[in-house]
Amino acid sequence: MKEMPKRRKIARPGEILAAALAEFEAKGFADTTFADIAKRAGIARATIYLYFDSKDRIFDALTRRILTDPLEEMGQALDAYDGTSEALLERFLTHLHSEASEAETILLLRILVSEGRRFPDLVRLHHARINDSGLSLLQRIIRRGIDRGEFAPEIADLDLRVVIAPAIMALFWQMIFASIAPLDREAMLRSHLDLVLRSLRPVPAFAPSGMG
Amino acid sequence: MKEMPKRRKIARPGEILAAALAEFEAKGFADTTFADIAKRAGIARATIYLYFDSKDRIFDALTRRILTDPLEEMGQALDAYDGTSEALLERFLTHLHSEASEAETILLLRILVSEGRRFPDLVRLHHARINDSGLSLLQRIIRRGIDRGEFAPEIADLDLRVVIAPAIMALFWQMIFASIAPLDREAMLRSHLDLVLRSLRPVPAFAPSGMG
DNA sequence: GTCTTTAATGACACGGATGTCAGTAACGTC
DNA sequence: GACGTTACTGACATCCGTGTCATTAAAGAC
Repeated sequence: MKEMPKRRKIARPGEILAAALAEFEAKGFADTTFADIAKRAGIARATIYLYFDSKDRIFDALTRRILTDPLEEMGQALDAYDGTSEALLERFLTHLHSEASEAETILLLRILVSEGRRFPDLVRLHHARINDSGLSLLQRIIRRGIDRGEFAPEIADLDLRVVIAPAIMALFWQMIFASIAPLDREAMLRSHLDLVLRSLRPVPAFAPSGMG
Repeated sequence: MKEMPKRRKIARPGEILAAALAEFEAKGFADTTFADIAKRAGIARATIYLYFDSKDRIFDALTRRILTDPLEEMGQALDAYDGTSEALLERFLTHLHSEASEAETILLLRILVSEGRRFPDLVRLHHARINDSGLSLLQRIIRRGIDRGEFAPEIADLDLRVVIAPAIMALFWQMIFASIAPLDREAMLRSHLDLVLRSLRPVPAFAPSGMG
């Protein structure tokens, strides 16, 4: 009669999801059992079945919580923006890095990698998200820069995934090596901006019209 | 009495590993059982225990087969090389992309992501490999380029991981999205080289020594 | 306060993967 | 071709995670 963890709520599902998230982070998706989640949530294993049929369902519900789209506002602000395109791109990439370093993003991606074939719709969703929210916005920024003469026109047909690649790499680096060699986010962002901006800037032409 | 798959060999371990590799690729590491491997190898499940104590051991043995170091020869050839540093870097990155697109590399990385915490020594090994074979070689190439005036001196303190990032990104892209949106290796490599080489090239100075 | 509803639980049956072991069949040896 | 050795196997015992169900206890209705 020590503890009396019995209560009833509509908040139960949320508690279960929180516990599941913690367990997934601690032991990975595959190795987490209903018993683990129940224990962490302080409830009986059978209780989970009241709310979720399977681990997959739990994961589904979790992703819906994590997946928000913070890039949207940036897309809408873009038209009104009147600073340099470099500054704009810098904001974009900075945002990307900060999103990439969030624990939830990393967890989601980790499960996507290891369990991807079991969640084909989640894969599709992510793909669409990267293309629509991420790359198309970047495309607009690049085009704006070229139009305003701030970026070199030659880079117009670059595959833009290479531009965001360092942020993606940072994400996976953290995912794999965080325990033995965590990376310096700030330094990585600076190197990223350095590399990209140097590359995008137009090459200053020697006297635009001829040398005599 | 249809089939008589009984024979005895020293080649058995190899057959088991091949079957395991195939199964890991087909269903993932966590979802592959000894029964699956045995079935594919055409032997009894118990036979596997003659050679491997656990799935982890199988994976250990597998990684040892996969992990070779093809970059080494390049490192040794570097000193004798007398072409441009751009060409050298191009060779380096091309090699990286081709290695990154090999099925075994992808499989290994996938398991590293999903099961990484259970193979800490493998994580360490990989980290060392990336640093020693990969980044330090790249460092030498970059330094050579700077010394010879082919690369801009400003990029000396760049975190070189951003330089290889597009290849890493391509790897993970394939790992996750291969089924719905496989990427064009050639095009990706070209964009990668474009981005990086544009960035590394020194900005042409207006008349090195004065304009008067 | 009694009754009804429903959240929550412990216990049970089931299935599937693991690891072991005694038995069997192939191979080498003489 | 008989014998010993060794690779191999099917069967057994065990463990663990899953899903269900009857029972219990808390909350709401009146």
